[in-house]
Parts: sequence; structure tokens; C-alpha cells
Amino acid sequence: MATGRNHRPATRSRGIPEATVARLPLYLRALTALSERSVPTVSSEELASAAGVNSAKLRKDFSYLGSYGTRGVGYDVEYLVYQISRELGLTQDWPVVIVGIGNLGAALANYGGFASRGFRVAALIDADPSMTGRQVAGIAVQHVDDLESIIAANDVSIGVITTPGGAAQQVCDRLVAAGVSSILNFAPTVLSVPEGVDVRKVDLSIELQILAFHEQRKAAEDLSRSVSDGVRVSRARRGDQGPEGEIPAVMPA
Amino acid sequence: MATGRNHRPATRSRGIPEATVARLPLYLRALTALSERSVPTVSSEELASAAGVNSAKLRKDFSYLGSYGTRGVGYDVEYLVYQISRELGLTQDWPVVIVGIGNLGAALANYGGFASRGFRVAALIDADPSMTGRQVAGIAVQHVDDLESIIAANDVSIGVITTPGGAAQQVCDRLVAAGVSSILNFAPTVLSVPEGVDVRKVDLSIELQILAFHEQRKAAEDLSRSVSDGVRVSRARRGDQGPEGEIPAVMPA
DNA sequence: ATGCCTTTGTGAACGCGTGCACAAAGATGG
DNA sequence: CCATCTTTGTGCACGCGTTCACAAAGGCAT
Ligand SMILES: NC(=O)c1ccc[n+]([C@@H]2O[C@H](COP(=O)([O-])OP(=O)(O)OC[C@H]3O[C@@H](n4cnc5c(N)ncnc54)[C@H](O)[C@@H]3O)[C@@H](O)[C@H]2O)c1
Ligand SMILES: NC(=O)c1ccc[n+]([C@@H]2O[C@H](COP(=O)([O-])OP(=O)(O)OC[C@H]3O[C@@H](n4cnc5c(N)ncnc54)[C@H](O)[C@@H]3O)[C@@H](O)[C@H]2O)c1
Repeated sequence: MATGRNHRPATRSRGIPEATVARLPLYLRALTALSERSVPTVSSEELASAAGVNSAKLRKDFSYLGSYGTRGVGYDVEYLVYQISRELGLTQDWPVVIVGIGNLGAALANYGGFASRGFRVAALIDADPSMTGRQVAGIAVQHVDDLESIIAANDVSIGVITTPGGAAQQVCDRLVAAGVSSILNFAPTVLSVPEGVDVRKVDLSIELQILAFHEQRKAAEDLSRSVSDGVRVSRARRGDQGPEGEIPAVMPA
Repeated sequence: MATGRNHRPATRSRGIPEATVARLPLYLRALTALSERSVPTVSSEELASAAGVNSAKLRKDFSYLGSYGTRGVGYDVEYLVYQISRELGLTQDWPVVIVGIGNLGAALANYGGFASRGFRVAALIDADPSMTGRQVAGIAVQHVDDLESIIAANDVSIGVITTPGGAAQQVCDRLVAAGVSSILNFAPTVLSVPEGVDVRKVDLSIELQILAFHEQRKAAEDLSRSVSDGVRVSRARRGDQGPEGEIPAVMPA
């Protein structure tokens, strides 16, 4: 690593590609596992395999952070854990609020892995008065009326929205007005936010639909292959009405 | 192109870019909302705005499905809903199993939006004997010992994994062996699956870390700006311990 | 020291996704 | 039937991300 003679800290923050940022947590997880097994160093090949990526990609990703490897040896696990943590901003504490403590919100609040990486559930917020004061995961739920003061008091900059879709934009607006600038949205809603606010969405329904698309395609392939092979496939493709599944594609009047 | 009399429906299934597939559910959601309001047609501009994308991108996306718009008018809402649904494979029923009925698994089972798009929770599976037989969301939890027969009996091809990370690979292997070929994984584990099996992962922890990265970057910017402006920023940046070593992200000379 | 062997770091080529900009299609009104 | 106006569908250029392939770096044994 750090041959010292490494003039510039190399490619600095501003230059890290988004795709790389998205993979850093993956590397970090794999490295943490190695660290717990007291493995001192790891090669790009091994680590890449553990993280489920291509080793060239991993090396390039790391090259954006600096020159932290040793040729012929690999990467120092502890050092890399530290560097990635720092790059991701995990060396500091991030208070998080969850808004909408229903099924999902409660599950998230109870989620242990949450706190493990510097994220701390600072408050739980819900609009239902009967929820107010109730303990969820050892934290008292507070009413949404106090949202602004809760955000301010806890210096929160990351908010998680798990309200129904209809309330999401409104909650989002209040969070942003109160100073939150990063939002993780579980509601099936396209949030609009001012410049400078980051939104990431997690959408179960979309994920399933993407899987369904590929599943359908695989099934269609199996089907056509089985026709020529005379083989029976287990999962019959009903649904696609029409015997040969091709597209009618008839524009309606 | 698309002179109507085009024999083949143009760019067929095989040709739909992955990025487009990932956006189709978004369009579908926006279109469904329009449909419920009985809006007959919609322009690419309006729909794009509702879906939160660029209108050129939307038009290009739709062009992969065929030529379904009318110049000077826009797209027929109902027709497009149907076409996209069919393309995504939502005109058929997709039985889904959830494995690991803890906090998250139970929340998913209770999730209404699940069934709304052709996905049906066919079974809930858990390893804890004390869960077996318990009703969750009106469905009896079954024991993981019976996983194979449950998959077969319900002709399931999509599985959702919400077990702890340690059990995920093992559960995955059994699902795949039993015939599941699409998996939605919520456990913080890199699953390895044979060719032909699709895995999508949802990882809360990764999403938060990505947000933290950008949050940190924004904070650093604010900080350096406030230094020159003499302005105080609300959220103090502690955490980056040590006045020394750190790269101040100010892009040193 | 020297040479060998392993593994990094990166230049270069390529492919995918995005967005611009516009010609053509079609509706609509006269 | 023609002119005008709207909006689609897409050719094109560009930038990002991925992957290959290899020279250089460094450890290690002799
Ligand atoms: N449960 C899931 O597995 C799941 C999966 C994917 C997406 N989602 C989405 O996540 C969201 C929550 O799902 P859920 O199953 O937990 O729903 P839920 O109805 O159980 O919980 C919603 C909670 O939000 C609260 N709420 C409503 N309006 C509010 C407001 N204006 N301010 C603050 N709180 C408010 C309600 O009191 C309720 O406690 C929904 O948008 C749903 O579509 C849920
Ligand atoms: N709860 C969250 O908000 C959340 C968020 C992100 C990720 N996750 C991940 O989702 C997973 C589940 O989280 P959770 O909070 O629901 O955990 P949990 O402990 O509440 O539930 C896990 C369930 O899986 C069952 N299980 C264990 N081994 C099994 C096996 N081999 N086969 C079948 N079932 C088995 C357990 O009996 C338990 O009911 C974890 O991997 C967690 O890291 C959870």
C-alpha cells in the first residue's frame, strides 16, 4: 500500500463513479467477514469472488480510492475496511428517522443490522394517535405533528419513509423542509425533491415484476425448446392466451 | 419503421434492454393511476413526468415494445396498460413463497400491494417449529422440511428469502433444486446460483451506506463553502476524527 | 543482489444507456 | 383536400461502466 512516494492521494472524492460507490458496501461486507476471521490480507481475486463481482472491476474500483494494494500480495484487510468505511462516511454516526410505523416500519425498526454500521434509529414517527407513545423496538413512537422538532433535536439528515403511498410526498416535503437531505423511500411513489436532496427507492413490487419478466422469457424458451424436443416442461404456461403466444399487436381502432 | 404493416412486431422480447424492463413497472404504475381516473390518452411528456423520467427515454422504451402511440395525440392508456402487463408477464398468476417468517417476512406477507399485480403468496415457510401452523396474514406457516413438496405442489417459480444471512445460501440451494428459478433476496448475502436462475437483491444496509456517502460529500461541500462565506452550517461534521490525517476533501493543491 | 513469481493498477477497446434534435405521421380545422 | 400544429419514433453522438490484457511493482528465495 501507500508507498508513501505516492504523490497525490490519487483520484479524490469527487471522482468516484456512482457504480463504484454502490459496490463499496458489498466489498466492505466481505472484508468485515474476513476481518472477523482474522484474515490479514486478501487478493483481488478472492475478494471479488466473495463479493460476487469481476476482479478487474474490483481493482479498478479500489484504484479510485487510492493505491492501497501490494503487488504480489494483495490488500491489507483491516486497512481496506478502514479506508472504505471512511470513504462511505461510516466513521461517523448517522441518526435516522423512520416515518410510518406499520408492518414495514416496525420491521425496519427491529432490524439489528441497522445499527451495526453507524446508523442509529433516532426516532420513530407515525400519524396514528394510537401509536404515539407505543414502544417499538424499545423506542417510543412520536407523533408526526412534532416531525420538525424531532429532526432538529436529533440533527437528522437521513429519513426513511414507510407510510402508505398517498402520504409519502407530503411526508417527504416536511422532512426536506426540516433539513433532511437523504431519503430512503419504501412507498410506491415517485417523490419529487429539490436539487441537492438524494432519494433512493426500494420497491418490492418492481423487483417482482422484473423477475416475472425474465421468468416469462425463460418459460417461453423452455416451451419452444420442449416443442422441438418433445419434452414436457413442469410449469405449464397458462396466461398467455393464444396458442402460440405471439403478439397480436393489433392497434385498437 | 412501424408502418403498421410490419410483419413482425418489430424488436421482440429478446431485444428489450434491461434498463427498459426495469422502468416498465414504473410506467405501468403511472398508467394504472391514469386508468383509474379514466384518462383515455396520455402524451409521452405527461407520462414521463408522472413516472419521473425523461420523455425521450420513455418514447425509446416504448419503441422496443412496438409502435403503440399515435402522433399528434399520444398513447392510449388502456391499451398501453395491457401491452406492458403482457410484456412483463403480469397477465398470468405468479405464486410466490416467502421463506423466513420473521419481522420482515411477516411484513411482506401482510403487504397488500403484493397480490395486486398478479403475485400471490402461495406459502410461508420457516424453520422454527414454533412458527409452524401459526397464521400470518391469514396463511398457515409451514415447516422448511416440506419446502420441496410445497414448491412442487404450488408450481412456484419465484421465491423470496427473508431468513438470516447465514441460512440464505442453503435455503436458496433448496429452492433452486426444487425448481424455483427467480429469487428475491433480502438477506445480506451474495447468493451463488446456477446459470438460468435470476437473483435480485434488496439490501437496506447498502442503500443507507450509499446515502451516507453522498450525505458526507454534501456536508463537506457545505463546510468548505461556509468557511469562505463565514456561514455556520447546522449539522456539524464530527466523526472524521483527528484534525490531522484526513483528506479535507477540499482537493488539495 | 538477482531472478522468479504473483498480483496490482491501468490503458484501451467496447457496449450499453441517455438525451438531443428533427423528420415524418397523423389529427384537426378550414 | 390542404395547411397547420402536435407529438411520436429514432438516428446520432456522447459519456459511463465493464472487461481484457499486460507492464510494472514488489515480495521472496536463493
Ligand atoms: N409491508 C411491506 O412488505 C411492503 C413492501 C413494499 C412496500 N411497502 C410499502 O411500504 C409502505 C408501508 O407499508 P406497510 O405494510 O408498513 O403499511 P402499514 O399500513 O402497515 O403502515 C403504514 C403506517 O404509516 C402511518 N402513516 C400513514 N400516514 C402517515 C403520515 N402522513 N405520516 C406518518 N405516518 C403515517 C400509518 O399510521 C401506519 O402506521 C407502503 O407504502 C407500502 O406500499 C410495504
Ligand atoms: N427486518 C428488516 O427490516 C430487514 C431489513 C433489511 C434486511 N433484513 C434481512 O432480512 C432477513 C430477515 O430479517 P428479520 O428482521 O425478519 O429477521 P428475523 O430473525 O425476525 O426472521 C428470520 C426468520 O427466519 C427464520 N429462519 C431461520 N433460518 C431459517 C431457515 N434455514 N429456513 C427457514 N427459515 C429460517 C427464523 O425462524 C425467523 O423466523 C435478515 O437476513 C436481515 O438481515 C431485514
